[in-house]
Amino acid sequence: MSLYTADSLKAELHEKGWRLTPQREIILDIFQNMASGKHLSAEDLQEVLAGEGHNISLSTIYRTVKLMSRMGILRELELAEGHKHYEINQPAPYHHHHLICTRCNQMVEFKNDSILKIGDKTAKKEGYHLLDCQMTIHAVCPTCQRSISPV
Amino acid sequence: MSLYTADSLKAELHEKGWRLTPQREIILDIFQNMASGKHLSAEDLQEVLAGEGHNISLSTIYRTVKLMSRMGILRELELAEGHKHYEINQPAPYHHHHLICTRCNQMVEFKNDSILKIGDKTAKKEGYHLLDCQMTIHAVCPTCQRSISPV
DNA sequence: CTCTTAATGCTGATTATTCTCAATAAGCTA
DNA sequence: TAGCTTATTGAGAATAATCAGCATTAAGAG
Repeated sequence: MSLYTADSLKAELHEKGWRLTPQREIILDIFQNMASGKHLSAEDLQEVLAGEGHNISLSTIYRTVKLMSRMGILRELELAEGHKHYEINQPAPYHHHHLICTRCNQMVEFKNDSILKIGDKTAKKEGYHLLDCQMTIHAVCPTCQRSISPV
Repeated sequence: MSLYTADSLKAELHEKGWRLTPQREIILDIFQNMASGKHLSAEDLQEVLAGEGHNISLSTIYRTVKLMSRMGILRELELAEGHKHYEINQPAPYHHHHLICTRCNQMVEFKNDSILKIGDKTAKKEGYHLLDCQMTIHAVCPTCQRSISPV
């Protein structure tokens, strides 16, 4: 869980015999320059890329985003129904979590220092190499509590 | 996040004009009598049901499991790739979380009292009605760390 | 017992994600 | 710098989980 540059990404890829491609570099760049609190689905990402003049295939996007999640560079979020969202995985002072309304999918970010500590401690205790830890709260937002809810 | 009986489920359903069906009661029963640490996908659940002589359609299973998650009775887990798993949502002393290997999907359960407290506090602060809170740690297990990993 | 309407169970969509494979291009080596 | 190996890309087809539509059934209120 550290900040990546094209160079450190390259180094880590090369360690395993993989390559740094323009596509990977561009995608990393998008996530690094994205406002905190934003997160993109694969399709969102393709649109953003297109908007900056980069046409990268959906296949490559899915592959890259998965690769980077498994490297600990990105976080894979299960916010709304049906598809995953991705955001950069930032260390301590920026590290945050999500409170989500199960009815309208409205989302609130929150921070709590002890969560990352618990994650570190638990992973270490079991001998796991930590990539990311997420606390997700499922709840009903004030607005939806008031509505005559279809659950 | 409390323990449900057929009666309390019935009461809560009736509150909203819904019904307690045999299917719903049977499914609740399965989850309540399942060993801690187990969790089922929709298809797993159908198999278990079939094994006990109950033929419930996949449609109903998907609908029920979603309904109960939104009521806070079940927890929807994103453990392995591709499909969701469900388990009963238990209160404090049984409430637990998951540490998952992103390579082999091996999973370790862990408990930590402060997590539920953080969840309660955060939800309350934002005026949300808490249904469930999950901490999920993504990491690489000792075995996979040793293997010549394809990520 | 009757009546209203929520719930079930089929079957047929959807839709996110993965797979296949030929073409391309990183980056090592000489 | 050119050549070579093989990881990566892109396009489209394939897969699989989940959902939607609809006729049928059956909760539960009166």
